[in-house]
Amino acid sequence: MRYTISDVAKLANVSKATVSRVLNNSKPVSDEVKKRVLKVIEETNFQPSALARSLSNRQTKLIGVLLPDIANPVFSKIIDGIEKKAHEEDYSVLLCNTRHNEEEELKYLDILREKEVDGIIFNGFHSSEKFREKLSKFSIPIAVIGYDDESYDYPAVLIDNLKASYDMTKHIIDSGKKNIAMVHGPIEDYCSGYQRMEGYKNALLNNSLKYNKEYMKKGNYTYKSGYDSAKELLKKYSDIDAFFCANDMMAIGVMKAILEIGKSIPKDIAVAGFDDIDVASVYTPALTTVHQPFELKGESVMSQMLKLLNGKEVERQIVHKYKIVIRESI
Amino acid sequence: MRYTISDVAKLANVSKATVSRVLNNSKPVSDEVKKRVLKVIEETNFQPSALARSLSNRQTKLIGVLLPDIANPVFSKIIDGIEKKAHEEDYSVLLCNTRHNEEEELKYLDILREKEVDGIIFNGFHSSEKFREKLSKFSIPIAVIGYDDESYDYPAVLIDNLKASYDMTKHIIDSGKKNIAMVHGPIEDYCSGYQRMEGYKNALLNNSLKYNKEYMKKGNYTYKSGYDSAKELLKKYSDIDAFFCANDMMAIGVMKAILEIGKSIPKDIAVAGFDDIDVASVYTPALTTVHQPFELKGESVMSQMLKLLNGKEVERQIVHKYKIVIRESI
DNA sequence: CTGAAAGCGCTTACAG
DNA sequence: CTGAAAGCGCTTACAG
Repeated sequence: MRYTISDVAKLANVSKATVSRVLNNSKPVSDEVKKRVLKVIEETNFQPSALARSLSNRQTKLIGVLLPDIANPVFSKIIDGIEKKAHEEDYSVLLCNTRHNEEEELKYLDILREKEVDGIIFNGFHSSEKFREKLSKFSIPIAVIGYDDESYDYPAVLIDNLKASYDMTKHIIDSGKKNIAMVHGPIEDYCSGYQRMEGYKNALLNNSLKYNKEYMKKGNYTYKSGYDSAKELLKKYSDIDAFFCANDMMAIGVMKAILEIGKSIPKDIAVAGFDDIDVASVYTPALTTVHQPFELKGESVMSQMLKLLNGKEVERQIVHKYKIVIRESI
Repeated sequence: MRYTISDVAKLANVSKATVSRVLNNSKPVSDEVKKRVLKVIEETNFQPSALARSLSNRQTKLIGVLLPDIANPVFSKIIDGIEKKAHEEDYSVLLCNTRHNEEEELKYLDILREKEVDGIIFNGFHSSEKFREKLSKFSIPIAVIGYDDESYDYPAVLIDNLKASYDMTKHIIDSGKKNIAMVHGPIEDYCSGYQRMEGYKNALLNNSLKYNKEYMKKGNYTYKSGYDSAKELLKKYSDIDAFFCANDMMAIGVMKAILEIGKSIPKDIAVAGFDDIDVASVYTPALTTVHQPFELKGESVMSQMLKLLNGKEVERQIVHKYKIVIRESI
C-alpha cells in the first residue's frame, strides 16, 4: 500500500493540513514541525496523489496536444518542443494523435474534457465545423501550432508561409530558371497549401515570368504524390527547368522522378522544398529548402500556453523566422 | 460552470448512485428512470469528471510511455502504434520524452507515480541502476518496447536483432562482397548495439571470411557518425567493398561519404542499413535494409499492456518478424 | 431496482 | 503557526 497524507500526518503527529502546507509551501510552518514532517515523508517515501490534489485544486497540470500525425517528423519535432517546455514547468502532455480523422478529433475533445486538462494545443489544419464548435465550448486556454486563419481567435505560432514561399521562388528565378513548376498542397490547408502556392505565384508575376496553371500539380505532402506529379509534368512539358514543392517529402519524390529520367539536378532541372526535415540535408543531392524551427515553434506555443495559464496577455500571433537554406539542388 | 453528477441527479429526480449506474451500466436501472437520466445528461451535456472517477476507482486509464527521443522516427512510429491501440481501448498516453537523460527518466517516474498511471511502457536501453530500482517499486503493469535483456523481468516486444543482422550480412556476402566493414552502435545497447554486431560477426565467421576488428567503427546512430566513420575507414582501407550499418541514418551517412569520393554504390562499395525508416526507400540509391514493423511493435506492446491490465497472462517476449528488404544499395 | 452514506486523498477557508 | 471540517465529484458496498 502506498502512504497517504493521513498516514504521514499521523506518523508526524500533525494534521493533514499541516502536511499539505509543508508539501506545497503554501503557508508558514514552524521549523521544528516542518522538519518532523519532512522526515516522515522521507522515511515513508510518500508521494501525494495528483488525482486527489487536482480534484480539490481544479488543475491537472495536463496539456492536451492534438496533432494529425505524430509519426510525421514535422509534428514529432513540434511535440518534442512542446513537451520540453511543458516538462520544465511541471506540466505533462497528453498525446492525442488524430490521424487526420475528424471522428478521432471529436472523440479526443471529449476525453480532454473528461480528463480536465488545463489547456489544449492543436494544429488547426482541416478541423471541421463541428470540431471548432466543440472546441469553443471549452473555457480553458487554447493555442494553435503551425497553422492559423481568420476563423480562429486563439493565439497561434507559425512562420510566414507566403513570404517564405515567395523568397524561395525568387531564389530559383535568380538562379536563372524560367519554367518553374510547382507541386503544392491542398488549397483548404490555408498555410501550407494555399499560402505557399500564393507565394510562388506572386514571385513569378513580380518577376515577369508567366504563371502557368498547367505547371502546377496538387500533392498531399507524401513522397509518392511528389513523384507522381513530377512524372506527369515531366512527360507533358519538356521545358520545365525547376520544381518548387510545398514540402520536402514531395521534393524528394520529384528528385527521384528527375533522376530516373536521367536528368541532372540542378543543372537540367532544379528542385526546392519546404520544411527542412532531416532527410533534406542528407539526401544526394542535398535539398535546398525553407528551414522551419519546429522544436522552437513547439516551445514557443507552449510558452504562450503557459502565459495563458498564468493569466497573462499573449500576442494573437507569434511569427517565427524561417531560413532559405541553399544546398545542392538549386 | 460544468454540471456535476449531483446536478444531473437533482434534475432527474434520482440519486447520484442511480446516475452513476446509468453512466457506467454497472447495475440494472429501470427503463423509465434510465430514460429520464439519459435525457438530462443529453440536455445538460454532462460529462463526468475522470478525476473524481479515478480517485474513487483507483484507475486513471492513463499509460505512461517513456521514450528516449520522440523526434526519432523509430520512436515516433512506435508511439504511434501504442497510442492507436491504447485509444481503441479508452486509454490515453502520457508522453514522457526522456531525451536520453537519466535525470529526466527518474523525474518522469515520479510524475507517473503522482499521476497514478495504470501502466508504464518504456524502452529499456541505457536505463540506469537507479531507474531500474525505482521502477521495481511500482506495483502496476510494466512492459518494454524494442529492447530486452536478462536483467529485466517485464514482458518485452522486439525483433531478433542477432538473426536479422546475420541474415543481412549473409546477403551481402552472397552478393560477392569480401571485405565488409561495419558501423555499429554502442555495445551497452544490448539489442541494437551488441546483438547487431554479433550477427555480423557470426555471419562472417560462418562463411569463412575474416573478421577484422579494424574494419569496425562505433557510431551513435546519427548520420554524422556514419559519415565520419566511413570517411575514416575508406581512407585507411581501400579494399573495403561493403558496409553494414546498425541503423539507416548511419548507412545514409556512409553512402554520402562513398558518393563523395566518387565511388559507385553498390558496384564499388555496397551499403546495407537497419530499420527501414522512411528515407531508406526514398534515398538515391534506395537503401537495402532490415525492415522492422515499428507501428506494429507499438500496438503489440500495448496489447501486452492491456492483457496485464486485465489480469491476463502474457508471454515474457514477443518476437516480431523482420524482413530483409533488397533495394539498390546491395 | 433505488437511495443514503461512506470513502477515495487531497486543499483551503475558518477559527483560534 | 496549527487543526477540525467541509468540499472537490465521483463509486460502491449496504440496506431496503
